Amino acid sequence: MSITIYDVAKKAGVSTATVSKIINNTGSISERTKKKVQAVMKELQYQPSLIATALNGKCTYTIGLLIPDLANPIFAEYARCIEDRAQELGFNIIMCSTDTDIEREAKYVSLLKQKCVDGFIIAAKFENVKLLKDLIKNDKIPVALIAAQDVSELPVDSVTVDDYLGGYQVTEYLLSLGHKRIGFIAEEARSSKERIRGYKQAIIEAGVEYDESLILVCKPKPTMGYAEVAAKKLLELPGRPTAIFGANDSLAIGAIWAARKHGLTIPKDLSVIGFDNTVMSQIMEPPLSTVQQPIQEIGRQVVDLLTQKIERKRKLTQRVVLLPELVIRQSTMKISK
Amino acid sequence: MSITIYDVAKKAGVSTATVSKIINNTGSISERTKKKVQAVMKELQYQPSLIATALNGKCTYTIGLLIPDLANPIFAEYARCIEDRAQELGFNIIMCSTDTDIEREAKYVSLLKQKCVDGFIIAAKFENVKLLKDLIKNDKIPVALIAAQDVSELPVDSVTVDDYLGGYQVTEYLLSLGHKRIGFIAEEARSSKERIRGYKQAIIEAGVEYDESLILVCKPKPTMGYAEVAAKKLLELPGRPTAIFGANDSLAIGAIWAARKHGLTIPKDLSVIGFDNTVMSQIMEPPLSTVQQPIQEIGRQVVDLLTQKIERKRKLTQRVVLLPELVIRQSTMKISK
DNA sequence: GTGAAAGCGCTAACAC
DNA sequence: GTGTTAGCGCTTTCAC
Repeated sequence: MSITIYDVAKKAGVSTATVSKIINNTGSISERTKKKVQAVMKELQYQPSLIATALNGKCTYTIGLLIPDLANPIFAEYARCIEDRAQELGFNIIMCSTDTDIEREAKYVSLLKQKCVDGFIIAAKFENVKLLKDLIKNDKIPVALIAAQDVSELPVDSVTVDDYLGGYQVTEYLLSLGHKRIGFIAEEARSSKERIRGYKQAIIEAGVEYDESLILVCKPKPTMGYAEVAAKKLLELPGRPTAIFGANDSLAIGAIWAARKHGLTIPKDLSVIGFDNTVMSQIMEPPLSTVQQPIQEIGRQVVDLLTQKIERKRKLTQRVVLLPELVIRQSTMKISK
Repeated sequence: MSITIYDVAKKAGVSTATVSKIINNTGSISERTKKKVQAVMKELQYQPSLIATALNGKCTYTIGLLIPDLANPIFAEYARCIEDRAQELGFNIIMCSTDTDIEREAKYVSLLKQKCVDGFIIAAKFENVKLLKDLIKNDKIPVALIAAQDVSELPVDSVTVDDYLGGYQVTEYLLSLGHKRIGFIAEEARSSKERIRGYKQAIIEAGVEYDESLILVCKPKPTMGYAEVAAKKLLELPGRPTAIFGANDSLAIGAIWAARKHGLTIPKDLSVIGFDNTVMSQIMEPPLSTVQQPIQEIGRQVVDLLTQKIERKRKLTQRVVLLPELVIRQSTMKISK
């Protein structure tokens, strides 16, 4: 990368200004010199330094992607879809797994600001709300959120799935199978809260008794482990649930483990349904009913929102809400009694 | 990010050179001015622009990570471990999923070179061998490989797992369970070839007949699908195998599907073992025996190798080989006949 | 239509 | 110990 605009200019017998104009297609240049310079660029295999360009106040064509944990397959999928769209538009993604740790978040944000990334995409939970608000309100750098926590008071672009609807659909479906006592295993997240809202609404609409003791919230760390414990509790309840709704696939899988240890057969003795439609749900035995999020569409839209802001093609802030879709497999069935 | 070294210099009543020296801890500066300038930096919340620094020929503290597909959980895990170590050392990772597509590879490499990344980490398969060789030999930019295809003729740092040993261990284990006809479902990759070598060696050492028709190689795309087809073929063989070794977990899962459709129970009628110890292997029913790679250690070492080259702390090229470890679960058992 | 020159924010000789 | 100055590779007025 040692050949510069000067080399091109010299070899072509023009000034660097001319070369620059040709590269950026600005100003007016005669066809003749244009052709000549382009030939030289080709010959020298000249590639402009984006560092130097950036120093002139241009875009760096780099986006920071902050997610809780890249090793979590669902986030990896998000990241992949985001990367794809970014690549199409000529942007690169710097990956940042925050572990929802305040310090890691702060370090990453600070470093990426120093590197002058053009914008941030923040997925799911961002622990340091103050930092997030600062980023959105004070720093002038564009931000877009996906599957985000509640920042309804902030003017920020976002793409989310309608979790309320997802929760509603699942519950409605389970009710239609005849289940009346439906356990809910949640995690501490906005999405879970919304799904619970949907669950509750469906229950009430159906005229079924709404019992709060059927809703358990898990700690994040060993997801399946916590879910297993929670499910055990549910299964030991006096009127044990005939169905369990896991706020994500891992939680549902934990529930299945607990059920097995309890001597229950899925779905005969207990219906279980998850959320996210991860690979895991497909390879489970029996295959797990779940809810599919339009991940590809989410990735695409969030990148589009962000890059539009970066390139000043849009002033207004936008919130996009996409709809989830029920995926029925073999872990759920009509209540048998 | 609009406050510059000039602002600091002015406010502190010194020259930018002095500020620069303080930032980089070079030259000699009196304690007094040092303190004063640092106070000003703090007050102004000054963060040096890494773009400007980079333009002076410094590191960009950015590494390009090229992997086939981030959405594949095993690569996502790699990426996460690499990201972690990089972050510890102050480097960021630009994620590039190549889909082992020549054009995508070329685009990414070209763009990252323009951005002056300090080095590349390339995982698994890189389709465009010419480009790879060029990168290593002609461009002066450091490269390190993990789980890579064979480039034994090139002087490049690499970290790999001893796939030969992995294949050997698995086969030895299956043989110890009394299996004599062991099917092998592979993919088109160096790692698979090595694992097959280990498999063959163990078979021969044990004095068991080596039958090439038991080895099938799958196309990559719908991994499990192909594996299922391959396994079906194996199970329809005259002397059908009593065990199947999948070169990765997905292939093993495909084999299990085929076995089920064939009316076989795992592991009673057929032992199945995978490779990689992905999440999937843990949630399968029955839990899948497999081979664990020391992913974290691989990530750590490859980043260390690369950054040492970047910071010129090491001249010599190094190849690190780590050892895999057998993980025995419930998908394998003593042959029952 | 083209080029001279200043400047983006920082570093590194080299003076003083 | 500290400051002056000339770049790093590119863009962008503003003359010509």
